Amino acid sequence: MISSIAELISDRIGAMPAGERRAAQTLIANYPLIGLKTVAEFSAAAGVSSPTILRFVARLGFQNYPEFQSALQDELAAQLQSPASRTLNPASPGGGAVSPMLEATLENMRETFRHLSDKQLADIAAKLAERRGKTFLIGGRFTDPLARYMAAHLAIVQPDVYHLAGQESIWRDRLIDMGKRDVLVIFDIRRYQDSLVRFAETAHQRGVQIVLFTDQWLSPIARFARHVIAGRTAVPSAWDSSAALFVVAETLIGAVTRQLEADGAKRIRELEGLR
Amino acid sequence: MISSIAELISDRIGAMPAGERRAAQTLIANYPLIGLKTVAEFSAAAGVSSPTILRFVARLGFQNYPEFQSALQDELAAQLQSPASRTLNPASPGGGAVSPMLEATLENMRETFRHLSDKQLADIAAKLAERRGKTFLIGGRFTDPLARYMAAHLAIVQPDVYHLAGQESIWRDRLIDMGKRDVLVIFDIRRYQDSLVRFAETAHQRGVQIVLFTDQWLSPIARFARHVIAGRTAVPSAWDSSAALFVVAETLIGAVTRQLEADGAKRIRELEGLR
DNA sequence: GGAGCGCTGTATCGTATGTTACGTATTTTG
DNA sequence: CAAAATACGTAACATACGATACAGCGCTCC
Repeated sequence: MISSIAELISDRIGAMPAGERRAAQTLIANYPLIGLKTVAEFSAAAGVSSPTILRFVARLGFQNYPEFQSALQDELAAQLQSPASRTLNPASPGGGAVSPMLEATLENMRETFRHLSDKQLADIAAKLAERRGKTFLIGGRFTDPLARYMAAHLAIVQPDVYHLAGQESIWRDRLIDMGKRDVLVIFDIRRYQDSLVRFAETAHQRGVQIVLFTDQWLSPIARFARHVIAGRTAVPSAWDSSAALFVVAETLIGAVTRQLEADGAKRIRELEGLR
Repeated sequence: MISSIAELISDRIGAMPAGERRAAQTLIANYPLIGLKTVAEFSAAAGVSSPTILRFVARLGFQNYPEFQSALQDELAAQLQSPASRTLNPASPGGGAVSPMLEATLENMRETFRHLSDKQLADIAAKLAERRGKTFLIGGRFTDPLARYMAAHLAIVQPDVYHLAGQESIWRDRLIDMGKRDVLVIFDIRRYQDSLVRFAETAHQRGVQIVLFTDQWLSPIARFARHVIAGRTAVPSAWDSSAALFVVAETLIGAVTRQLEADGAKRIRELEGLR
């Protein structure tokens, strides 16, 4: 049973030629408002010509464009009258594994932040924003991309940010550059990697301040860490989810950027100039 | 301060003549949809003539009817995109910047998945699980870590998964390995990178199927993409958020893994043995 | 009760919008 | 590799929509 136009589209999008598919995609991306505008505006937004839009609505089974718009309006009217039904997904019947996955992820995030006080985050942000020393980031097998993501942003708002990549021997050699004033951000979730634990221990002995992103069971690195962020990772999937940690990382990136705004703005302008 | 048109109306309805007041009342009663229809329909619903409707919108301060409709649409767009912000009280007062950030991120995810049908995800997962060709992944300046993250997982459950890294010239050379049966997963959000667009175009010409992760404004690559995932990226921060795309990526990873479970399980055991 | 003013609807006009026909480019098929 | 079929855009077309001029009606205030 197809109840909404959005469903209708995703049902038939596979059988559409390229141009009409672009129309479909832009409509889904800005659903449903772009469809209430004129054909010209719709076509411009999709980057195709007007006739393509008309062929697109014709393929959906509408006689003409106004009829298509009326259908969208009716749908909108139904939504607006029962706002509650809108937040929920129209119930995947055959048990698509999407909703449970999303729900679990959202719950993980709420739970993660519930155990994370504003003050903790502010402290960590302040530490990362400190310009006295260098910042190193490193991650495990699956979490290294998170370290990269954070490094890519932090490196823009402040100098001396380094992501440690490649073989273990390479980053172990970088230990020589690390000292008391430096910060090491480590991502490590199950199954915890011995190499990272050893690395953290040595860094700790050199007086490096460690910020650890881990799961709720805490990597052994927590033992050496100055700050520990414990994110929920359990989802109905074969894999653990790093999404909660990702959001914490983004939150910290935002907080650090705000703190460095004065200096950072100048720096960002300089970088823009360099491109 | 008057923010919505509904407020504007109730503010001035007292100073209106009878006919226009009827127009105002029917608009409020069927807000805002009747205002998106034609003047003729609006006038019929209100039981007045067309010019009365036009005088009504003129009195509200609009130059013409289309301008009035655009205002209604903008208002609707704002509502649809942040249903939470309207129902929730505007701000937690003592407000560390944490909770707005989290709220926005959660909302982004709900919104992203609302525009993403189970079928679409299933289609993409099926495509990624196909073993006929190779899978390549690449990302932009800030999104490349997402490509890495996805690649790290996919590479475990199936062979021939390659993350394209390093300099442009390097991955451009890899184009020679790509053909019709292959899939290219691209992450590209604002500001869209020319190098990626060029790369996508060439790959597309070679018949490679492109799966695009982008933001709601759609990277120009959408033009060449077989599948487009449009994630919401706006958060109260200096940076855009890739969290919603990250969650979609995790969902897909889970779905692909499930599909390959039979083969995949064996493969994973083999890999475990190799460590 | 009459004159003036304001509100409203009818009828007409210009235009922006949706529609269609046709030629070209691209893809698919034998 | 050729030929057919499909898809896409340009440009001309027709319609329906919003805008406007004008006349009729009711109301208010002298």
